[in-house]
Amino acid sequence: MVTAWLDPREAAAWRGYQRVRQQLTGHLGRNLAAKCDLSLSDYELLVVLTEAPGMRMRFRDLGHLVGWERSRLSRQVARMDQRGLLERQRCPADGRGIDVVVTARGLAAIEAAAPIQLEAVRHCFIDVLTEDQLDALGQIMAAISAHLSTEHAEVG
Amino acid sequence: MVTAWLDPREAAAWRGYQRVRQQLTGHLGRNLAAKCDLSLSDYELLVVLTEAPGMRMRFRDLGHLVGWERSRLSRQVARMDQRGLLERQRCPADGRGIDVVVTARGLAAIEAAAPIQLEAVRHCFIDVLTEDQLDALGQIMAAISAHLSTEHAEVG
DNA sequence: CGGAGAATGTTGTCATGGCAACAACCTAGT
DNA sequence: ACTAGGTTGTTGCCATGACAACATTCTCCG
Repeated sequence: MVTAWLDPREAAAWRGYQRVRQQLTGHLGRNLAAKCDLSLSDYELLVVLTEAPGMRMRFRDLGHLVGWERSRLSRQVARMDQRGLLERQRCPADGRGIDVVVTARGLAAIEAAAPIQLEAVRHCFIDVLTEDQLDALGQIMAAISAHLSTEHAEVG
Repeated sequence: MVTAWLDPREAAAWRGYQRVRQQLTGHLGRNLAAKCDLSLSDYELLVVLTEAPGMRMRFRDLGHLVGWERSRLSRQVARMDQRGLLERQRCPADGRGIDVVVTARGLAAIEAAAPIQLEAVRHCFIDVLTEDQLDALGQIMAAISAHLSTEHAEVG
């Protein structure tokens, strides 16, 4: 039999996680696209960049921070550049480098989107859980993430 | 300020969830692709189908079960058909319908992949958590999922 | 200085996924 | 039987994402 590989406790956690991942990504993505004309990727980049000093960051550092493939980031940045949400500037200190900078339009977009996304995250994630559950979830996610990072470091 | 919208407890849970989602999907997908030449989508469809009576299911029901867009499922099934992992047969009872059936090759693929995927899921998810954490996670995911389903039902 | 090798960002190519339009088919009400 | 409307699966079109090859630039060691 292919199926009976996890006991009920384990299956509830794993299949539950998978279901939530799918539903939540879809819901948040559709919501943000409809109300703000931003994808979740657009949003993530804008959040990270607006948190950076000067709302600017080197392409490479941005990539490390969000953990994406270089090509993915390159194309995402190119699209957002074309849409006027951010700009690419040659890095003075390194001829290979690119500085990615949030534009006024990008700032306006994230300022409009943030409360909407926040509301959605609260509504369908945070507010559904008790404080104890939030604590537990934080610890659980930290444990898994730490393990995965170790994993990756071993391979690299 | 765009950032300070979640208190530390909430931020730990939410950002932790996002980080895990990204790392885990990447890790499991790469692992399965490298060792079994299957994508996570391939795997999911094969699991669901091999669990069905006769290892066959109507396209529509399969879609409802996995919760994908029709077009996504259509293309996924077409690709897997071309690779010989499953077959599409006209549905006798309904001229519009398509029965999706696992082939011998598909069965072999899932039987080879299941222990590998199981090992990976255990290694980087299940085994990192205590029994209490597994219980808590199951309840947390059930709560979120239930809420999202209600959400969706209201809209539809 | 000079060249080997690493780092950085882009691009070609292909797989994947969402949305809407479509064609074929079924179901109901008449 | 007949037609209006719903269902079902496919496809066109575009956005997104992975992997590898590439051009440019830097770093380091002689």
